[in-house]
Amino acid sequence: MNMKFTCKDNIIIAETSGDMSLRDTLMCGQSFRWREAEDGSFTGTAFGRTVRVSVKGKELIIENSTKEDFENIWKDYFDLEFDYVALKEELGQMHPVLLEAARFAPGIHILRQEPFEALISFIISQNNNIRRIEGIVDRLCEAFGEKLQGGGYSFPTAERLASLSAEELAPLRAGFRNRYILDAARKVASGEVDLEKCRTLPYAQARAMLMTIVGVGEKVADCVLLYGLHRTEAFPMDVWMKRAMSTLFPDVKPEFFGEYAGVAQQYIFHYSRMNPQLFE
DNA sequence: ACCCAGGAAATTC
DNA sequence: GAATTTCATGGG
Repeated sequence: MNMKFTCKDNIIIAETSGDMSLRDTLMCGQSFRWREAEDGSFTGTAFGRTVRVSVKGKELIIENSTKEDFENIWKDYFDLEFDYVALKEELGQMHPVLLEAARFAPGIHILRQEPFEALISFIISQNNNIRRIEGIVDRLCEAFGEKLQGGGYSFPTAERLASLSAEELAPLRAGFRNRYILDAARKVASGEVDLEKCRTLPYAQARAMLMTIVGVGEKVADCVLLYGLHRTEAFPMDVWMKRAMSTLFPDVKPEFFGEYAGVAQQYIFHYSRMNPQLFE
């Protein structure tokens, strides 16, 4: 499949299927690095590039991107080539509540984030709230990432973080997670944990490798697999998902949703979090 | 003061 | 092994 797009003055205009929503995709708890402006555009950083993105009709507009960056980074990052319309049709037929959840935020795409960023971000996410996670990730990038053209900061490398001490992480105010961040950075930097290998390893083995990191349990490992390595069979089970599964999907197991269970998870997670009255 | 937040480790039974 | 407690920090 070949995406149609134009590039002029470092502004990309890409033709989408028309179902994608940046708000659904960027504000549904996958990434902690995007901020919405008054005009509905989003500014954020990934793979060492800061861009502003917006949607107008069927057009996705990316400012501050070259043609090469679009082809090498953003087309994949936003998962623009996957047929979500067909998948929603398929998932919707599996369960009426899943149909409801997918219709609530039909514009969700699963981002293909930097694996190391997903690892550190979701380590930080444990027993934490989204507002504070965003603050900690911001401070992490400002302190240890590189300042980029466009105003943002890159996500720090594993090597950079591996060189730090717990005291040097104190200003992040990540609390007990500091030593988890360091253990993750050191194991990735040394190659003891090979994130790229987790892309192709059997799911159970990839998950087990991630869980050798102190501070990475089943849920965080599944988030890294889904959001960082696009392993769509992963089905992160946080408190919201446990509530949702027991009350909205009694007797349904994640495997029931199949190869794209992770996408179903994202519809259900967002739907649940935006409709807490379902669980009163 | 108390409770909770996209959990996981440490401890206890 | 399964259940409970603890772990920093910030906001309601």
